[in-house]
Amino acid sequence: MSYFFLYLSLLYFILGMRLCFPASFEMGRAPCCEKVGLKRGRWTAEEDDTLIKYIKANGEGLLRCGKSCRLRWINYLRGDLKRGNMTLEEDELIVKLHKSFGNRWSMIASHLPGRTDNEIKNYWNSRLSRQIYRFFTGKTGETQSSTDVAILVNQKTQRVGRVSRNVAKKYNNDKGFKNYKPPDVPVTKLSSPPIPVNNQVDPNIGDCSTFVPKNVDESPVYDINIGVSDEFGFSGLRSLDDEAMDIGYFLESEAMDSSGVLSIRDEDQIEQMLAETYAGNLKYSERNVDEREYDLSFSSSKTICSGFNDVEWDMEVGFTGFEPCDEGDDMLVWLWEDGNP
DNA sequence: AACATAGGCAACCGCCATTAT
DNA sequence: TATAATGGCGGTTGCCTATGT
Repeated sequence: MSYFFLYLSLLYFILGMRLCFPASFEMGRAPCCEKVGLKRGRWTAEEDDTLIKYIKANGEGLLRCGKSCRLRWINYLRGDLKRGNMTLEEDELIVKLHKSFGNRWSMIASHLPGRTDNEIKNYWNSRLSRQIYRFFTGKTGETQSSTDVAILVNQKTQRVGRVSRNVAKKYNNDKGFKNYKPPDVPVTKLSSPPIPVNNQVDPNIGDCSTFVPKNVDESPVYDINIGVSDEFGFSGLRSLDDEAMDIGYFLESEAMDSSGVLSIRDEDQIEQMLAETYAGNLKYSERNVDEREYDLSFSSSKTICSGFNDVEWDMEVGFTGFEPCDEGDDMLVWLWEDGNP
């Protein structure tokens, strides 16, 4: 038997065993097995016997650990993988996703069917980052769009003007071009959001109604949810308490400071800023299912300079409180239009 | 033509999260 | 509750090829 078939034999043995007896290989987490209804837990004598017979019949195979086999399968042998060069659309999408996600390769890969995180990571590190470095260190000094970058990457002029790994790496980090200095473009200043004080909205908010929750016998507890959508088509809500949601990446790179100016901030800074802004009126808590929910929200849509390209952000900050109020109460929503106040 | 170096890519490393025991 | 085993994933390395000088 050739080495190749010996290898495949072991691989399929391992995969087969995993399908039959997943728990044996996963003392740790095994969510995928749960999803497909496979067995977990202690091995039975019959299962042990089956395994022993299989080993005796097929041998222990290659001297590869399970982790190595898994990697080989995930990145190369899996049947649903795309082959060949990245398309222009994929290039563009990777650039855009990296702008939003940073180096979260698995997250980026989840948006590109048939491409693995490793493939995208290699592609980025070996090609895109260098190309973008050249792009941004060009002589024009003009703000370019990610589409332009993708087109540039696809021009396949790889060997023109070398950029070493280390040089390109300086401009590539988990925030995306942290060291890149954007052109000196004025940043749009946004007006401050409505501030609930003593359960009332700031009266300076134009013609918005005053919000007075009913039946509140103590200070309401607010959760902060921030929803963002942009030109890339991403949108959604995110609670600052919920680290699991994917939407947080927006706020890890862009946020509004206390004076209403959009600037680079990390999540802790954002949370601190919001806590200061709503000091005394804001507490974080878990949802109480025994109480009814009310929402306050405002939104703003502005075009800003993000440092990478021009992005129109729709930012919505919602305050969700819980109070024992009557059925049918109106949910009050303030839509914060451009120029208002 | 020879050498040095960048490019491309697969695989490994190490840390962290998760879960069974 | 502590520990061990394992998966997930980003960072990095190593090796071969391609290209520039």
